[in-house]
Amino acid sequence: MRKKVTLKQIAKELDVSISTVSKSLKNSSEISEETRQKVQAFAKFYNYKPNNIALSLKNRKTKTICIIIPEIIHHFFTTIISGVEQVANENGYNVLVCLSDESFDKEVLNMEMLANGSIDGFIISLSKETQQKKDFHHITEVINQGMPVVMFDRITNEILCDKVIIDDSFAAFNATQFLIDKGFKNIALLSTVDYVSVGKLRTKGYLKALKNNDLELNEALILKIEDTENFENLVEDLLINNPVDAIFAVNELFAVTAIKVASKLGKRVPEDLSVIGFTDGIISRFSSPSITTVSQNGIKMGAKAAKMLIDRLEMEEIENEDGEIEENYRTEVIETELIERESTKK
Amino acid sequence: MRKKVTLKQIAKELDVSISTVSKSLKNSSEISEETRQKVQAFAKFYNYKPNNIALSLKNRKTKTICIIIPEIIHHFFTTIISGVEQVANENGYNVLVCLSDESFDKEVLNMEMLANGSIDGFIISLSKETQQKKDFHHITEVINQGMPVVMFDRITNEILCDKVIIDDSFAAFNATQFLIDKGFKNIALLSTVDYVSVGKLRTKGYLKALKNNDLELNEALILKIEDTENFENLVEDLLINNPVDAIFAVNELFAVTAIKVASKLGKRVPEDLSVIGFTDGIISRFSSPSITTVSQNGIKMGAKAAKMLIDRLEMEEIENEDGEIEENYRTEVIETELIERESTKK
DNA sequence: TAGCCGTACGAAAACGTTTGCGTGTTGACA
DNA sequence: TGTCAACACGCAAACGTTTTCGTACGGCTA
Repeated sequence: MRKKVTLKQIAKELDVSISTVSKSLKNSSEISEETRQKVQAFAKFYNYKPNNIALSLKNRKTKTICIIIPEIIHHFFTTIISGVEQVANENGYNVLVCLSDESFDKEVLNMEMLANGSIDGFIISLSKETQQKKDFHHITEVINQGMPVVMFDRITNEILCDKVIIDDSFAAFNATQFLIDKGFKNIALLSTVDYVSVGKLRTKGYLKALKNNDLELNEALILKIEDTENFENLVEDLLINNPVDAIFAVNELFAVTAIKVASKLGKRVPEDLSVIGFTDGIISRFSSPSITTVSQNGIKMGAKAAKMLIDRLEMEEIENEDGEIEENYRTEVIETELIERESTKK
Repeated sequence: MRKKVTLKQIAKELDVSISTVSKSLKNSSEISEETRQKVQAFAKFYNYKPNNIALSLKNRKTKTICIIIPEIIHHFFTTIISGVEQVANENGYNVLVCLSDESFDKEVLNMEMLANGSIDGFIISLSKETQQKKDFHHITEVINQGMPVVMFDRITNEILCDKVIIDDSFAAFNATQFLIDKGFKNIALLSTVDYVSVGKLRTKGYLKALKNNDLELNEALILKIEDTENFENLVEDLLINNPVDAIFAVNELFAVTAIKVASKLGKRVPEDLSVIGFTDGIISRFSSPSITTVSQNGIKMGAKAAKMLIDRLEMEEIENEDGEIEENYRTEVIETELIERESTKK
């Protein structure tokens, strides 16, 4: 087992100074051709690689960014990670993935742990609990320390920073309009509780579409699901007690569950009931019938978020030189797309 | 924007030495009660947090482990991450997630980037390309440098290190036996090409079950799928040209595709065809019919891998003291479970 | 008053780099 | 032979900690 070799060891071995070794490896013209050759050969032989931690300490940047997501089991978030990873790697950054498990405390803990120099910046989608509490002090604190933060998907307007979102409301509007155009009148909505920002926005889009088309709003057709454990019964009641002919669900799980419940009740999809979901994930693609859905393009979203963060990181270096720090935060909107599949009638 | 405060700044501000500040914050009895109070109050006010990078450099450990997986979109791998994260966090470690994208080069790159002090250890599942090439020099190199590595799922026996696997062969044997017990005679196998270790092992289990039951091996019923893009046609041909009454697929995707193809051909599952998959993921749970499958329990697997890695990391500290390094590598086998759902006849 | 001890603190090294600047040697030139 | 530039290299500081080893000072005793 040969341990990592350091500049100091090389210097000692070759009987030169540490700086000579360092400069040689950087091909500095300060060092004679001969010495350079010697040092480089030696370094190569012992497979010298500069210690990243030491570099991080010296440069006061780690070339690592952290993404905090509420859950990793959600397909949408894995595509986000995928996008982030790609852009990060292209730019020489590593990605630290943290899970908040939808818990406020864990989110805070994660940020506090890492804000001490371990990473250069954050990409974050808020946990449910954080959105509910509306307590964002951990984020403002990090931002105040000068560490850039990019929020995506589940964001809050109470914080000034770069953001990447989709136009949830508009996408929901389109999906609902799509159903209305097919001639459906009794369109149910399966949404989340309102404190989840995206749920609220999608609900808004749904309502707007109804209004725009002079359809009467029937509160009985709207389900705001809090607990994802046992909501099948709620859906079942909804379908039994109302003449629902179409459903707009704000996520995949709700959509596939609706289909399951419908089939249990003897309703066929799409013949008796059309269903549109949200997020183009595994479930939508592989359930049968496959599910018509609003595609969010998580990869693009993740890539954009990473790009914004890295841009800001590299910009800072320049800005710091003339001391002029201008905070022109941007909010990027990723376009969505309705993917038509089997769960909606032609 | 107030930047992070350091010991030095506190020291200067309070007109004491850096060491006094450090000791005060650690409640050292060397320092007078009065000074301690003063320093601690000041530190608290300015929200002092020790710089992790500096600590990492000093302690020569980063409290960060890296997990390298071939793909993150696979549900199985996300459950692995989930398990790793949990155990890591409990023990005060961060998790760096790297994706190899099934590419040998990217796997090597990732390891080389991080083996320079950035992390304390690796958890890795080999990329397809690596398994095909049988080139493991990057891993042995890291191990030789004294950095612990734990391999899981897609492993190789050519490397000595801790490993976490399931008994793929045995699980496949059981699944096949399950089908045989139901009375099926023409059981097709949808597997991967042989260089993917788990595919090979699962094939082995399938073959053994046939043999054990004196069933004739029909090569035409075995499909070894290389390219996951367009294999539907292959499956279709298989089902058309052979009197298949059951299918054992080595992953979810193959299983759900088989069901899709069957339904396209007018065969009903499970009435006309029973299907067993591998991995209890989203697809198996939400496809209709839901899929009988071999559950791997990725969470447990990830947790185990993390535990083994961290154990070794903390053990090293003790061992290094008496200089006695004993390499008692273990291979843990996580038990699997057959989850019976709708895709197999009762 | 010399010697000693305990208290309370500071100096400095170490982790592994990078880099600005200082310096010794050499050769050329006047 | 004296001066100076160019070359090749080393010193030391800096990044932010922790920790070991001094040491100044005051008070006590003999």
